[in-house]
Formats: sequence, C-alpha cells, structure tokens
Amino acid sequence: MNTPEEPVHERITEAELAVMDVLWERPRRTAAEVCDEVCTARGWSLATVKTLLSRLVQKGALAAEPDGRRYLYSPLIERAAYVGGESRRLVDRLFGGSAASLVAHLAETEALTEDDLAEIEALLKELRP
Amino acid sequence: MNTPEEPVHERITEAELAVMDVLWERPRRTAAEVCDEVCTARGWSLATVKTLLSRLVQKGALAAEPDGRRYLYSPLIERAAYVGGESRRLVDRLFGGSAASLVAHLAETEALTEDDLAEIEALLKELRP
DNA sequence: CGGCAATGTTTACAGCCGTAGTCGTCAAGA
DNA sequence: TCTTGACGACTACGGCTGTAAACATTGCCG
Repeated sequence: MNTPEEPVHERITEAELAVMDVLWERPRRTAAEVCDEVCTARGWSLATVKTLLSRLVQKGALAAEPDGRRYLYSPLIERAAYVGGESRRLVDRLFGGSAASLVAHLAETEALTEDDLAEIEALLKELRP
Repeated sequence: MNTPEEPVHERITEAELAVMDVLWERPRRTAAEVCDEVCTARGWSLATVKTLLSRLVQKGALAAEPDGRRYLYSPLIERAAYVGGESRRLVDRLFGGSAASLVAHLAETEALTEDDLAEIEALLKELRP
C-alpha cells in the first residue's frame, strides 16, 4: 500500500498557487477576473497573471474553456488532492514519512493552540470511537 | 504572540537539505565526508557537494571552521527550527494558518495510519491531562 | 468603417537551483 | 626538492520562477 503515486500535473509554484486558489474558490473566471482578486494583494500586473495562467494550463493544472475570444479558466485538479500531495511531500522530506511525527512536532513547538488541540481531540474521537 | 519571525537564514532548498541532514546527524565534517554520506545515494559528484556547502555557508545556514587546509562544516541552525519553519509555511500557505486543519486533512485522506492515530492520541493525553 | 480596448501569445530577463568542471594553491610523500 | 593529490574558489550552464513588456488579433463602439 501507500504507492508513491506521482501526480500527473507538474509542480505548482508559490505564485501559481495564488492563482489556483482564486479558481478553486470559484472556477470559470477570465484572466481579468483572476487579476481582480490577486493583483492588488500581490502587487502584480495583469500580464503576470496571464503568464501564470498559461503556465498552469501547460502544466495540466488548469483547463481553458473558450468563451468568445477569451478563456474561462478552471482547475483540473482538486484542491484537496494538491494539498494532500504537498502535505505528504513535507512529511516525507522532514519527518521520515511519519505524519504522527509532524503532529508531535507541532505540539512540542506549541504551534498548536489549546483550541487546535481540542479540535484534534474531537477529530480523533470521531475517527476512533 | 506568534510574531511572523522571519528566519535569519535564507531558504534551504531540497538538494541543500540533504547536506544539512548529514551535518545535523553529525556536525564538523569535511566536504569529502559529507560526500561519502550522500553522493552515492543522490548520484552526486564531490563538486556538487562543495557547491552546496558553499551556498549554505553564504546563506548563513552552515559554519565553516578552518581545519588546516580544509573546513569542518556544522549547522548554524537547529533542525527543529528549520522543520518548524517549514511546517509553519505549509500550514500558512495551505491551511489558512490552522494546524488543526492540517491534522484534519491528514486524517480524512487517510494519510494517518491506525498507529499514527494511536500515537497522536497518546501525545494528546500527555499534553492535556 | 475605423480605431480602441480587451485578450491571448511570444519574448524577455534577472535570479535561483541542480549539477559539475576548471583553476590555483598548498601539504605531504617520494 | 619535485610531484601529486586534496581542497576551496571561481566559473558554467541549462532549466525553472517571478515579473512583465511587446505584439497580434479581433470584437465592439462611435
């Protein structure tokens, strides 16, 4: 079990993630609409967003559905899948593949608030009655 | 609390991490000794290790202590600090800063084995009696 | 109908990353 | 002492990233 399971899409970079995030929140948006969401926050120009969109399409992470002379962009991968892959990468690289070690580390370094701990506890109760 | 706390050292890359790992395991080693540990595993030449060591020194992640004609390299940052920073970055980028969300995700996607869950439960019991 | 505004495509370019070769030096062995 | 091997420093170089300008096209407004 636990096949390595290489993802089909190429690696999504930090800047590209910002774009993916707005499309995960609501798909089928144009370049200009995506820019409306992120350009001011990141200090980007529309050109930058266009580049990122193109690269994401090339990487197989976005679909570009023609709509007149423009495109509506939508994610081809689910956010959960991406997040899962990244989490796994981190766990593998830094915690020898043990997710429990990650949780332990978070707990030890007090990256977990009291609320976090309570929430996790609740989760556990649900997962193993 | 919870100051953003920018780390002093520059970002450590994947390849560099392999080098850091052997020096975290045992500090004060020469380039050749580091190479002995990683070159075959990663298919690197000694030259590559030398480059990575230099870059890590420049980045402030390693100290190079002169020892005759060569250097003995040692980490300037603790592994726990690095690991903590990376974990935080992931949690911030992908889980809106909520570590509990990360744990929830791991649980939902079954990235956590039964053993993991048991271990985490034990941890929790210890942390909040 | 003609020019403008919007939109994707192409090109750019500096900086980082992975990977390594070359050069100059110096210590130790012959 | 002369040579050779070990070392760090410098150089290289293609690919990826972040950031964007220039260009081409084309629908729309006047």
